[in-house]
Amino acid sequence: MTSVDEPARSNGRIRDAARTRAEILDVATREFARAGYDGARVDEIAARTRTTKRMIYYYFGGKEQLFTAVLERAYGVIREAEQQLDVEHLDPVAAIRRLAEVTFDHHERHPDFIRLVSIENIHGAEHIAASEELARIGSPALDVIRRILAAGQESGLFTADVDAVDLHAMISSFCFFRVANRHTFGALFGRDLIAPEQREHYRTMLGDMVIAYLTAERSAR
Amino acid sequence: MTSVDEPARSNGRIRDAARTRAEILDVATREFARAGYDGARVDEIAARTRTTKRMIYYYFGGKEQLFTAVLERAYGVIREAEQQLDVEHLDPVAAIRRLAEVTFDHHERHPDFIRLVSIENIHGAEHIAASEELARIGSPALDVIRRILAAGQESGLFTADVDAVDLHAMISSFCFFRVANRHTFGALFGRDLIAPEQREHYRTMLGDMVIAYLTAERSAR
DNA sequence: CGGCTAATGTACGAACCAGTACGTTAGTCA
DNA sequence: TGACTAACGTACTGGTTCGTACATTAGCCG
Repeated sequence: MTSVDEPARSNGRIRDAARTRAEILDVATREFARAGYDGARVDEIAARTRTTKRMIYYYFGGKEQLFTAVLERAYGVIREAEQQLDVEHLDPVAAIRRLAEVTFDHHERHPDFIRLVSIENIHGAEHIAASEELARIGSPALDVIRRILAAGQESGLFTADVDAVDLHAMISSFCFFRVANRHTFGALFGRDLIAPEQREHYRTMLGDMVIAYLTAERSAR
Repeated sequence: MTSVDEPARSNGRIRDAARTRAEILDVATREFARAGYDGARVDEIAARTRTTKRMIYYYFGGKEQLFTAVLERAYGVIREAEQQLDVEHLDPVAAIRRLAEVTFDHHERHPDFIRLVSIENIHGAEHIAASEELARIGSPALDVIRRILAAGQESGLFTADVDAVDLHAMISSFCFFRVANRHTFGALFGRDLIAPEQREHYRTMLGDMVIAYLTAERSAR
């Protein structure tokens, strides 16, 4: 019980600033996503780390800053994914559909990120505002959308009056809602929006919706 | 300081169970929506009421049950609004557009409700699950959608393979996202989705999107 | 009109929780 | 190799926060 557990290390202590920091961020991401900002416990995060609470304050300064750091990393991940977007060799219709699918997949694969964004919205995006990094950078996907839209509009495939930010909002809405509101929607309507057997259905539905919107002749109201 | 403030009442105390209960619910709704479940303070709710914390526990039992009661009332409001939906005299296209607009308006007018739903999702919809009332009742809007869809599909106006729950999800996604993610979206993309001058734009966009989806011939993927 | 109960108020406790004071050690570099 | 600092651990505190024990009163009903 005293020193029988750890294999080789002198006293269980290893120094690795980068690893410790990263581990705290990992655990904090899960804990904040699990319980919300106020529901998350600094002690709980510390307990799930191989280090102590002291280190959280040593590296991040406090709970608020820790949450901001968690957000920064989470947004960093999605930005990276968007940078690897390679759809501009496709025709505009296929490109938009592919973009929608990639967004769909990313939301599905990162429910913790969705929860963090929900939480941040509850708090009025104050942590994003407090972060130079997050306030600075935009979304690589936006540029891609902008170019595809321009191509599609020029060729007459798409209706003219659509804006990249709006289209991004439209696509994100559906993807976000499906993950974020999974629980209440399931409880109230008896349908699990994340059920694997429905996945392809909703993925297609999103693509159909976006393409229909972009290619429809705006008829009479 | 001792008894100089209140005008007529014997000792400032008036007994009105219904009013007290309702007042607690009102204040609690705002406080929960403001700060989230764990961020909300029972003492703060009590302080903003004309009664004391003791009454919260007297009427509701605890913080959890209070939140559940808040949710029940919030969902009750939207259910009522949906019951007054009168669109079935319109042709299917106009009816769906009208339905989308009503949903849009309701979301915009009740940001607190949206926040409560976000919060409830963070907590896995456990309060809805714990509420017989909420688990029982569905959505009046769903029946309306079902009937409009059937009419539209029968007349050949709408493509056949659309389900009422899915369409409801589609419409809600957009309306919900716009309100719920207003802050992060604004911070990251510099566009306020709730800005009054954009309101008509997004309202039309939603209608166009839904109608385009319902009336498009599903072309090749 | 007296008593009974629903409704209300006060004061307090115990647990919890973010943050810190202070002490220790590992690794590096002169 | 010794000393210096970055990295780490322990133990504690002060304030907060949910919840409750206990006391009180308003209003109704018989």
